[in-house]
Amino acid sequence: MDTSDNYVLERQVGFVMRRAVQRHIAIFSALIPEMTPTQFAALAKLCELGQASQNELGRLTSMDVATVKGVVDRLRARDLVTAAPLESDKRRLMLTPTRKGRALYRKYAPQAAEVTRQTLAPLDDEEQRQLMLLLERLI
Amino acid sequence: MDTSDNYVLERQVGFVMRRAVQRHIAIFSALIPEMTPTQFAALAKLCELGQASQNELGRLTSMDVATVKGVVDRLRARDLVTAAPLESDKRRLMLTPTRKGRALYRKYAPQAAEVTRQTLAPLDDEEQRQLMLLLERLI
DNA sequence: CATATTTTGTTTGTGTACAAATAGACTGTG
DNA sequence: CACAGTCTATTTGTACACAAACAAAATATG
Repeated sequence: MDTSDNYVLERQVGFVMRRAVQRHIAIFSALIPEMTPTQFAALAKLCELGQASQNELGRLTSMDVATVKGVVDRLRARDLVTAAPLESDKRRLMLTPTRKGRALYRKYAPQAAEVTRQTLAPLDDEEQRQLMLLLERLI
Repeated sequence: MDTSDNYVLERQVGFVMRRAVQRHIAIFSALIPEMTPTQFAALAKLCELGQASQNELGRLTSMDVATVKGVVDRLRARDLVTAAPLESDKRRLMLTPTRKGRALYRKYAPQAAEVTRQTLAPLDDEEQRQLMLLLERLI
């Protein structure tokens, strides 16, 4: 018997999670066509903090340095975020959401919560809690 | 009170799943540095089927047409897969794993199963089953 | 049979995601 | 003070992921 008989693609967590994420992103872009989940995550975290360096923002949203740069660049290009080197530490690029950025965040925060609801809709409340707890323990 | 107070990034499924996928991919590339999870999924499905059109392979691995083309192109470039238009339907590009592709699949299938084990390692057996069932119901 | 529709594949453009290399600014230690 | 090591940001290159537009081939329908 072949060792590869043990391997069934559909039973691998990676495959199942990838598909679940695909569905989630589809729901997100249907409800919030104006920006991507990643862009919204960055904007949301920045609005929550009021201000943060690009590096800090990346750590808090789990984006590596190159990714967060791209995301922030696009947010800046749309005037949702402003950036300026910090006087006291010229390495750091301080980011601040603009009025427009904060308005967009407030506008879509309820929609973003709705994305989570719709994504989890196939499960009842107790199952939703379980899934979130189990996923968090994978990290 | 602000409507955006209800929104906490860390409690959104999308964010948690994204982080779990990041960890999974890190484990995968540590155990199987020779190819990506996506490439392995395509190769595995093709080895399971023996043969498939590019379109069919895409559907079965949940990749859209543009993505599967890129993945297949890279597998072909490494001589893991061969491609030829089907005589009876010239639209379709039939794919077949090469001897080298099948050997690579057999070599890494146990490792790929191990990736799933390590990803789920923080959970006990019953929790692992639960998580998989809950995730599958999200799709 | 003719042509409208569908299917399959390709191309282009945008957006994550990460590794690795580079550069400039800071910090700690001798 | 000097300078080795660290931190922050940028750049480049590769790889998914998907939308949209296109072309060619097959199928359906009148």
